[in-house]
Amino acid sequence: MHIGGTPMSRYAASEIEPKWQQAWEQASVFTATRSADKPKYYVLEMFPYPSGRIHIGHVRNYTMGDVIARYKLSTGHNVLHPMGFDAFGMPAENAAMASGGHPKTWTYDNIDTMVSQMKPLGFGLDWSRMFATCDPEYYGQQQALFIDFLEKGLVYRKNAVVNWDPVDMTVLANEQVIDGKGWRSGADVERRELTQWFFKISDYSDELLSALDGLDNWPAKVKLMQANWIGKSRGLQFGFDLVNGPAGTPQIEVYTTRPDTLMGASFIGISPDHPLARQLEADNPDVAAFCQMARKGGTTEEALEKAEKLGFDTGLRARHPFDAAWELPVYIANFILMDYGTGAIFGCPGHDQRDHDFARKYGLPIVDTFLPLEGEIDIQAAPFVPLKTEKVRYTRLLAGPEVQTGDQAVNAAIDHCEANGVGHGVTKFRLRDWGLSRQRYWGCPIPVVHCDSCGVVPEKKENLPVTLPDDVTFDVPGNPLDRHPTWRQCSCPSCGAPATRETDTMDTFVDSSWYFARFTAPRASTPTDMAEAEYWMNVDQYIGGIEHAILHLLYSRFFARAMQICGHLPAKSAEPFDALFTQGMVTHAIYKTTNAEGRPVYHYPEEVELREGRGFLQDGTEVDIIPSAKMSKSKNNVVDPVQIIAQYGADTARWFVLSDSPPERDVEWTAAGAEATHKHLGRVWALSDRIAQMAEGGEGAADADLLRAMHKTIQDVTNGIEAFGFNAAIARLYAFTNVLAKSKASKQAQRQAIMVLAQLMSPMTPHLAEEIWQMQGGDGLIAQASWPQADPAMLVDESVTLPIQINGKRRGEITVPTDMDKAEVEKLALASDAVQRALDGAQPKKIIVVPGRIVNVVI
RNA sequence: GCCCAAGUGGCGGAAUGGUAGACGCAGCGGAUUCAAAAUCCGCCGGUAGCAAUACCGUGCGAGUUCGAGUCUCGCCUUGGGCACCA
Repeated sequence: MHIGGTPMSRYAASEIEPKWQQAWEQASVFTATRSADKPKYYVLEMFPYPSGRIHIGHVRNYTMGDVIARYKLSTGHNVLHPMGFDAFGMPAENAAMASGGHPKTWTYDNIDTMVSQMKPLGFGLDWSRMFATCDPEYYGQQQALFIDFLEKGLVYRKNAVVNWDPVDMTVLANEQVIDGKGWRSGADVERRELTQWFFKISDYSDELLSALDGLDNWPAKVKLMQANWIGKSRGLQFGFDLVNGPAGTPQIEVYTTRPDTLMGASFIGISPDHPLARQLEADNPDVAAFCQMARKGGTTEEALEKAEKLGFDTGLRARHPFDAAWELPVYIANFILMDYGTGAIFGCPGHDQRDHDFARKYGLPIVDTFLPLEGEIDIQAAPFVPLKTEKVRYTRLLAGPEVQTGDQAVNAAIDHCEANGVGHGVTKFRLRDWGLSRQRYWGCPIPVVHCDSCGVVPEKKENLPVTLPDDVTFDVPGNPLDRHPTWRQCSCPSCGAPATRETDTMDTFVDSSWYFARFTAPRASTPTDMAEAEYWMNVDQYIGGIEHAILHLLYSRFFARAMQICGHLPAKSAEPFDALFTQGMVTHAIYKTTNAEGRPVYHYPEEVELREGRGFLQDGTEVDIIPSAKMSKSKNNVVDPVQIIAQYGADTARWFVLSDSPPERDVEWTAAGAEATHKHLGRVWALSDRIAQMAEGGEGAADADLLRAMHKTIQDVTNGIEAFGFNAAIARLYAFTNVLAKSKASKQAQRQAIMVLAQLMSPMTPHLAEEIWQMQGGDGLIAQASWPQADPAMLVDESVTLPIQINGKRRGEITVPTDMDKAEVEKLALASDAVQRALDGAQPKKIIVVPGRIVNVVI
């Protein structure tokens, strides 16, 4: 092999890698083609946000997908493995605010950079299908989808709360609210209502829940998280009559999942946004003051749950439905959200921690409705909250037997209440409709027009895309679309009169809820092309972070259903992802010192010298090492793959990110690990070089051993890849490399072994694999060669070594023929030294023989 | 606060309920070398012991089992998510 006239005598990744990348491109190896002669396989990694530089976590994510893509290609599939960018979102606007650029320029520059960083990694991607969600060609089709959804009744408007910064006069994202204050202004954030657009995902609550059962190749934890998120519950909805309610409000409607605790009720709580609270607020300044205070803080469930529980006694009293003489106080409480249930609850302090805290704070009675079957408890000190499946003894029984489980009691209570005309049993879901309105510039414009005479009218499809104006500035807070001099002005699509455009843009989750479908026909003039979608859908293997377990995946499942109803996806794609794999993060130690003011200072890995587990700066200062932290720009612990590739090559980076940790777990990037990987790849190269120069020789006795090891390796590595056990597969490749390096087999056998090794390595280290293939005179490209098959006959061992346990502890071993029957094994085991010594003449109580695994003698 | 995970040598980790620590890193010893780098060979959980071996050991505490890293229950710690970060 000669490159540039210099004979190559060592592993030179920088020379090998561009060469093979070019060869793959020339042969269009990874261009996805539709054809009837082969089965298709669609592998997709969650597309990246164009933050500016790729990150070692991206390398890991895309390498996993690439392993699958290359493996499936070699097993005879038409593979679709596309890449794109999730390109709308806040960071682009933040960058524009910080440095005065334009979100569009920033985003497209970042995309260019990231593509140029990804290409040298040699991913088998079909780059011809690339798009960014901020391309008007993409978001225009998204607008068409929105209009279709609107026609099908899947989109509507209603009021919803947002984080409002009263100083900057702008809506804040949850991450822009820090400890209840605006991130820039520092002002106390308020919850304020705005009219916003919603997708009716709640129409699909039951279906999105029940269809989880069919997702056999999804992680159980993801399905469980989604099921809990959807949160189907059965409960009782009923009204408390108000004793002294204001005009027009005779009742408060509440929803409870624990109607069996109704006899332990001690107060009624309503949300500060409840119509009754609003009514009282209008003419009582004290109520108004409380409500205003209660609306402070962010909108997240976490903020609400962690906030101090506060209540305001309205002075209103409600009558208990089963005891006309029993009156309960009505409180406005800051922890009750208008979005959940009816925005009103009854509190039962005996059996709920939050209600207990509230009752103690406001001196409300705490009574039990049930007690444990055994033991004493002090209900005043702590609430009694057993699992609903546990049997308890009811002390204030509403319905059913005295001793029953919570679940039984709830059902009995619902039946009893219905029979007595107190409300009715209802099934509710925790899942709320998906608010998609964002009061921001860098997103997909919502394609509707507000007309004085026609109301809210969808834009005509022939006028799509409704594009974002380029002439905007970010020097003042708020939505630039709102203050743009002309952009809003348009004519009504219905009557032609002057009208104004909607200035809300879409949540970026909308962009990522259908990109997988768009990849099947990225240039189509409709959202999808049904022939292409029919062929390529569904995604056979989807790979991404566990952080997307709920929102992105749930929204995509909803979108697939909605698109199907509108004729943009085939019926089989209601569940678009056949298999899901959630990978872990790449972490890296943080090196920290403290400056004179006591502030932490973070140091880049290249500034730190490691000696015996301690780290030092060049001037000798010791640094604190915080191990395994999520990579974060602000902590200076981000490892740049570009540097790694420059130093060691793409194959080293690819192999290392897969080898060191199970894919679902976080991996710690270490410089030493990368160095070791590079050495190993060099050894494999040298091994191939040595074999190529070996003299031809006759078949030796060592050939059979080598080939037996080879077939076992084929089996283990194939299984490893199929099961996402990349680290275990790589461990087998290390082991086989060691066997081959020490083998005394003939050249013929060694050549066969190194070529199979190259094939097995090719999904992980495709460039090195091609190089070895070529050195050994393989036909064509290894990327297009068929995956090796393990010969079952070569996988069977003649004998097996069984450990012998005595009372569960290993005390010896015997080697027996693999097919020896249980009785024989038992006899041999009993005769063994270890057992004889332990028995000392006595009889064993029991002998367990697990064929091929173990013998346990119980004495 | 609620939901979901994870925790195994100095480090990353392996292990269909069946020999805990495969494989790799670091370390130690040796070969090679004038020397080093590179490479190769060997050792490598803890305690005791010359050794054979024994005891202990998979975050903590219980339990199920002939047998538990693996299953059950209760904790602790760390991570992910909590609907406007993506």
